[in-house]
Amino acid sequence: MAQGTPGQTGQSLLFLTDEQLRKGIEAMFFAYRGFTADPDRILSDQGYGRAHHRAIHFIHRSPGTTVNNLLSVLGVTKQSLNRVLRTLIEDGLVASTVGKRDKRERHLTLTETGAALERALSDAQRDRMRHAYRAAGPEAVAGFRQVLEAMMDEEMRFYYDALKDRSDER
Amino acid sequence: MAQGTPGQTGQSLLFLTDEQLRKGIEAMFFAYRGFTADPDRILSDQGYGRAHHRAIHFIHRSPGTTVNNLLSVLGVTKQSLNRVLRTLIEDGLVASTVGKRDKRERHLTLTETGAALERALSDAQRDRMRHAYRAAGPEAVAGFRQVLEAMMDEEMRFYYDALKDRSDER
DNA sequence: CTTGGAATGTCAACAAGGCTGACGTATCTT
DNA sequence: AAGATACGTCAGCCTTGTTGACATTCCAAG
Repeated sequence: MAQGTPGQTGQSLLFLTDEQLRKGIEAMFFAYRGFTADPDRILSDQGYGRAHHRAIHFIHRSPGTTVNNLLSVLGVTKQSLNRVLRTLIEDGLVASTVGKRDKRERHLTLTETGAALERALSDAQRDRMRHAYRAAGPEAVAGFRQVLEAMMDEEMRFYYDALKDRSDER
Repeated sequence: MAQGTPGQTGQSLLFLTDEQLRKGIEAMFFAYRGFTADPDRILSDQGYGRAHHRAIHFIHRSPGTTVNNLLSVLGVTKQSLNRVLRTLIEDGLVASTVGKRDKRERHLTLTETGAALERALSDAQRDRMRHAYRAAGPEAVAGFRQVLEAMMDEEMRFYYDALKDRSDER
């Protein structure tokens, strides 16, 4: 497993040892646990799960989105999503309105109550993210994003890019 | 929401807008999907799931570990882990030996077959990680790790740090 | 030495949330 | 009129989380 000679970047090419990569893998594993921990707590108090969180998040992000759209972003089957969506609609967190142009479509939006839960969830998640960002500093954040973006499937990057972020504009 | 005066890093302190944080949240979401996609494919071919992967990974990392140890790292109930462990033992991927000093304990190690599957899984995952690392570059990788480490729960960082990583030693 | 509590691991049963397959209805498109 | 599309639903399965009950083993107090 010869690694060749060092490059000219000043950074060793050896930074890609199996050990290093393994460390990155575990970092993802443990960090993701932390990442979901706070919302999970809030949700389980209300009898919801992570699946509800995802639905709420993406409805909030794209108000008026259709069921089909949501399916693509979430990458689950309609039966799976429907179960979650049904409870959210029954509980009055999500409103489903028949499409104006295409009456087959249902447009999904958060109600006031739904928006309130969304805020609680994303506040908790943002607090942790903010804390991590502050601890690591702006340059680390840029690197963080670069690596994550490179780790996505092409298809997912499409949906990811759909979210506007002013910091990308310059 | 005044952000105070700019620091001396040359980076704006305003980098912590809700939008920026939200983008980071989605980056985690989509990247984690990619991160698990390859192993998931390999596993489902063999009738296993992500839980089996986690068990295999951490047994490989700490050969001879006990069930209790594994429970702490994985953060699931022993009953949940046991089911997974049982199938792995039945299928001859994991060996469970009664503790020598304390006969209540079971020490877990991978068999040859188990090690082979571990290799297949971590090869796939490392390939993606390596690709992401190469695309982003060494400095981005450092930032990536910093942010992820800051995002973990204290408790998890303890287990995370237990994994040796030579790149940390200098 | 015995005995009771703590630790370790196993078995059983249930729930959430994935999945596939089949089907019904309304609507749009050709 | 016919076929395609969007959505909902029923039924049934699997994985993986949960709690509760229980057996075994160890250890320390009496």
